[in-house]
Amino acid sequence: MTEQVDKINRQLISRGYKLTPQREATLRVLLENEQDHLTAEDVYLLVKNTYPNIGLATVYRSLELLSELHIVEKVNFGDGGARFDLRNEDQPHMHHHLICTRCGKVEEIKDDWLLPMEHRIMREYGFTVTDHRLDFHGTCQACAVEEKDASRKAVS
Amino acid sequence: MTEQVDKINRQLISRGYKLTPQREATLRVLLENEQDHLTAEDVYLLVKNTYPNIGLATVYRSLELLSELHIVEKVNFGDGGARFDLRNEDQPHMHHHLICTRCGKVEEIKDDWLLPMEHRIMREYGFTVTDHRLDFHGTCQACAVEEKDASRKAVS
DNA sequence: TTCTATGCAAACCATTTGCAGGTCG
DNA sequence: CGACCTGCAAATGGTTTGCATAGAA
Repeated sequence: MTEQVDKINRQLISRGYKLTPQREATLRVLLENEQDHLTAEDVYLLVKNTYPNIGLATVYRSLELLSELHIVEKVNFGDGGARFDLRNEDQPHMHHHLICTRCGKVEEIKDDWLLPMEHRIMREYGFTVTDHRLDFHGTCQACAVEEKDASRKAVS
Repeated sequence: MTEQVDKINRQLISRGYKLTPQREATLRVLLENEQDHLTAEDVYLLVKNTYPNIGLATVYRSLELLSELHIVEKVNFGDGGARFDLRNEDQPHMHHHLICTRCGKVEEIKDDWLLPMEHRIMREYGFTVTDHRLDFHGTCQACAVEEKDASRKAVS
């Protein structure tokens, strides 16, 4: 993980920014919670564990900086606050999400299924795609089971 | 267009709601601007032309009601305010968007290319998809031309 | 010193809510 | 009357900004 921090540090420097302790703490929280989709508030509370004096505004500023450098991706599931996903550099595009509308859990799909579609968009619309986002809404497996249980109970 | 209003009126009634003048005015604005992706504020200002006394809160409440009935779709492009798209009933799923990051224009794609993907998600993840959203970010044809012009000028 | 970054509090802005009146059946 | 609906104003909640200070080059 520290290699990743080093690497990002170099990215920051090459763009004229510094990896301050606050920025590093924020970054480490993101690295340690790569699977989750944290809100700014979540990140703030977690960073406070290792850096209690940090201000919420600084977390926002750090997250925005990391977004600019395409190190994290700011995503919006429509439920109030924005969330921040670490970007995986060996994946040129954002990963996709399965969002359960019942329990709110967000699962990730790592495959990138959309390249053929992007070529088609270029051909048919003359639109050069640089990025995309794809979210599916529905019911996750666990919730499907629970719903079946609930309806069975309702009948009996 | 009035047939559409009638139809939606019936949908409202069947769910126990009324098509009040305010709701109708809001709905008509959406029908008249089907191609645009209006924010709540946009809708508010347009409705005010035909119904000057309407309050912003009422517009929000009407839009929320229409969202619940799946007559309009609330979408969030990540630029501050939510936008509202009329849903096309012969399309079971949301249409897709091409969002130009240079001029901000939003184009629509009417095709639904994702059904095979949804079947695969069911098989591989046990996730029941009820809806999806797919947005592509990039440069539209017009902007691509302008950028080429700009770079040519820079060279000469 | 000079420029950047930080913490705090205040400001902002889209959206929601409380409430007192209004409408319709 | 009773249930729903509206307009207004106030509250809310996530995010941004102003500003004085602190730190690094």
